[in-house]
Amino acid sequence: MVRTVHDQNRDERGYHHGNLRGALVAAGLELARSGGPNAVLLRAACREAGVSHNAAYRHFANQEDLLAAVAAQCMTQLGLLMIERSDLVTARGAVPRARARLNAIGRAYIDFARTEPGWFRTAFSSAQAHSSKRPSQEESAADGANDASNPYALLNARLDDLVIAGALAPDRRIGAAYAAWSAVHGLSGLLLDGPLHDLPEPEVQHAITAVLALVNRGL
Amino acid sequence: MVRTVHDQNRDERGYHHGNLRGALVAAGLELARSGGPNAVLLRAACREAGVSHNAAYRHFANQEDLLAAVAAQCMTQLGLLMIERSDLVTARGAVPRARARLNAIGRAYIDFARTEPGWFRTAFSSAQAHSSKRPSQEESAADGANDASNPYALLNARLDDLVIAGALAPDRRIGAAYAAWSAVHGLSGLLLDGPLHDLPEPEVQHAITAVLALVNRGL
DNA sequence: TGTACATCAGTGAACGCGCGTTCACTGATGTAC
DNA sequence: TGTACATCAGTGAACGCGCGTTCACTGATGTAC
Repeated sequence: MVRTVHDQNRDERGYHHGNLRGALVAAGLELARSGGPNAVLLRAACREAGVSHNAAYRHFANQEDLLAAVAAQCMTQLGLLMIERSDLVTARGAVPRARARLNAIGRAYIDFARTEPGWFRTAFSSAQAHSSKRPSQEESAADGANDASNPYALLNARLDDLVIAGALAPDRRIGAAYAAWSAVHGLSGLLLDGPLHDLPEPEVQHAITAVLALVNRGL
Repeated sequence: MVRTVHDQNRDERGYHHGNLRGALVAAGLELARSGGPNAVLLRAACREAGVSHNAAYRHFANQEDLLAAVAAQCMTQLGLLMIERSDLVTARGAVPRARARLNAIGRAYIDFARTEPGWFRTAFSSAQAHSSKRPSQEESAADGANDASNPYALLNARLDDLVIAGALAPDRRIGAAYAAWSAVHGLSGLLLDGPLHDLPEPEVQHAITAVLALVNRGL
């Protein structure tokens, strides 16, 4: 038997865990990372968290509920990388800066998909897209923090910058959001699960620059 | 018990099926249609084909093998719709015609994803993208027929038309393929499994036109 | 044309597996008095 | 400050399920002579 960090925690924690919900989401995140949405299983998450296999029902209604929480976290991870990369931009001047930041979040998006395919697939697993739960109090707070790192919100913020800088007509902003997001999301998907999966690396870079160029030209 | 068409066939066919491989792929196609790649199960396909649950092993090495065959068919379905829509274009003149046909296959791609989400997801399920089998003789023939309806090949053919018509610089053709495919594929994905899932229909149409406009402008 | 026989396709029973979910429970926590 | 008690969080056993896969088999087909 492999003795995990979580087992050690178990020895120390006694009967009550303290933050089992958080631990289960963390475990689910690891499962998603290596196996995608299909790997986010209740029993596996409990196992990973060092807890009996049905303890999760104190914190989640069912498996779908856990997956939704994990998927939301995956989406947040994506957003965080986009913010990180966006903050690295040093370009001066409103327009060049706005353009560079838009480019940076696009590259971050694709990089995230390529380096964390499990998380990327989980973030866009249909279960959470269909979910229509109303958030509880604590979740509202979490969602608030989430909004700041929501990839779509980030994209719109960058496009707003371009509008303010006068480099994008206001009436084309919404369409630009759809178009830019689609292009970047599509390349990510094709590189992961499509016929572009086996493309050699230089060709991948070619594709990435082509897509980002399309977005820039399209504005 | 529901008595399916396949059960009736079973009564008539006797011990040997005749074309079980084809029947299993057809059954898998139905499963994929309603439940996506996760629903393409060996036992379910055999059940649907009215055959004992292990008969499939005469025709497929394992479940993954069946799924790969079904996924290839899904991809072909997509290609066929693209061809169908492309053939409806009546525009005169090389350039307008090439542009209209490119647009038509883009719209077909997105329509396919929206009307046959199970097939679309299955076509791009990672299993087949990773497969590196070398085709047998009959499969080579099938692949030959497949090539004509391969979505990527179709896209490249349309872009070739544009190059010939002088509306696209030859050195930008490959990049254009990546960019156009990504944009259309990405919107499809976002509409199915992403945060755009609940967009009201008029807004969806807005997004589609925005994406197609981006592609056109990008050339 | 007929018959022996090899080959092949589908059968039925069985295996082990891991899952989600429910149940009655028990140990820990914290609150009212 | 101390004690009774309600509440809550995690436990362990059990359920049914459907899956993939293997096995020895049997019925059908077609080919050599």
